[in-house]
Amino acid sequence: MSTSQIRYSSADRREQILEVATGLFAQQGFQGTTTKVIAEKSGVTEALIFRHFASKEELYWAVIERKINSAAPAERLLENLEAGGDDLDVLSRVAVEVLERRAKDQTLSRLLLYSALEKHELSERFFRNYIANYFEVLARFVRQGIAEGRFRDIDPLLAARGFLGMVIYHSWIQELYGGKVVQDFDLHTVSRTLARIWLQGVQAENKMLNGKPNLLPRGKRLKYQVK
Amino acid sequence: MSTSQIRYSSADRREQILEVATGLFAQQGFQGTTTKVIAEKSGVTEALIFRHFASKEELYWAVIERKINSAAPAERLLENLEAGGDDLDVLSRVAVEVLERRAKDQTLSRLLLYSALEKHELSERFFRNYIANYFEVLARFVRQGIAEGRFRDIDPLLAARGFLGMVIYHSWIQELYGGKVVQDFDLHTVSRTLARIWLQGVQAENKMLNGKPNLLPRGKRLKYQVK
DNA sequence: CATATAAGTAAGTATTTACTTACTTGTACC
DNA sequence: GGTACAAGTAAGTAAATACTTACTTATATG
Repeated sequence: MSTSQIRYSSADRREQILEVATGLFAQQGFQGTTTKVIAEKSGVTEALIFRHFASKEELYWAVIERKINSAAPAERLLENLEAGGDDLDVLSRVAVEVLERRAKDQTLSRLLLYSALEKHELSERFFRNYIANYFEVLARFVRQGIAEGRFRDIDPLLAARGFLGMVIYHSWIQELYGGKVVQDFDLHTVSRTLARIWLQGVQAENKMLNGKPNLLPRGKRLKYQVK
Repeated sequence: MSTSQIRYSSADRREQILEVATGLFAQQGFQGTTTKVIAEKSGVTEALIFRHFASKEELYWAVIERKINSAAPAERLLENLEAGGDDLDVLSRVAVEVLERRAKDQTLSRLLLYSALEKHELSERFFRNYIANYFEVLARFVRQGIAEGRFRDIDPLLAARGFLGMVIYHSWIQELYGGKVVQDFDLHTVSRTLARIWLQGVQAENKMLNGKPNLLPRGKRLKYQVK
């Protein structure tokens, strides 16, 4: 009995290989992933993989490229930042989004970490196109808060990195050691708590005299700029 | 001419191999490091390496074990936390110490990251013996602050993770992308800024009414305990 | 100074690795 | 329904990999 093989179009097969390779590279890194395993999991021979990608390295590039493009860009954070509500709500939403995104799909952050550790050249682009934008977007938010007098005079980039640091580090700990070695926290509790710490930490002193800080409406941008 | 070879004692050679292997594993990970390169950099043949360590995996274990033991334990942080001074100084010192330690020797954090990414079994012990203690020590500090009424009612572990998150994430960014893609900050500026954000962020509201928060003396422990 | 012992090596082996070559087979189109 | 072309494969190859075996040489000690 001759079972007739179904054939993928070139584009579909390429996509499928990329999908499989993405999972493997994310899990085991570049060095830890063999073309043989990629082929097996894709249900094809290695030869076909090298028909689609000139080398393992090129496949790796393609995986990362695709992941960057498919990842929600920093602009979605911006939407949260500009959607309004009080600062605490806004920042909590940002934290929730970052944590949720990472919980849903670990591959992006794992790819990023691996590439940063093992492949400098690749990871720099990765960083520039991905993380750096997050810093920028949040730093803009801080800069505006300072201009509006809600936040104290503080280095915006450093403050932004501080907030994302709390959130991202938390998600890494959860991702790398979660479940067993480490106490699990509710996602919304974490977001609220971290957002509150950071927000109260950057607020101008006069904003903190009342019990409920920062229920003042936002969005009225001042015309002057803080250095 | 017969150049007589100098011989190491077994213990010395073992130590030297471990030192070389530590650097390589930290730089390239387990999969990315070959026993051949370890041997070459150690100035011996591969055979000798397998005389000292039954397998590459066992060598890796030994490297990690050694690194854990040589690393300054969390107790040194504790010293800072108990040394006195106002909270801002204390926390800045903690941040400085973490950042300095990491800047001086990247191998520990890289080994830790790699092992977390590629080797679950190993990394859990690594985590438990190393990072978890830091969380604990700092959480204790927070718990005490709450008990003394200096800090608001907040989850101590989460708050602790938040602070270390800011600091450690910053040092990772610096380590992984530092110099080129990312803006460099002065170590003391970073420490002060992050410490101030976090401290102000966890302080009880009545502590923040005056311009210079938290110059109150510490150390008078209250007898009651917060849940 | 002889020799036991431990440090060290040369030259392997079997397996795995990324990648290739020469071939086969499904399918769209005239 | 034949054929051109693209999808796909079987069976390699050379180099690298972790690890071994059988041997050599330095050195402390009686």
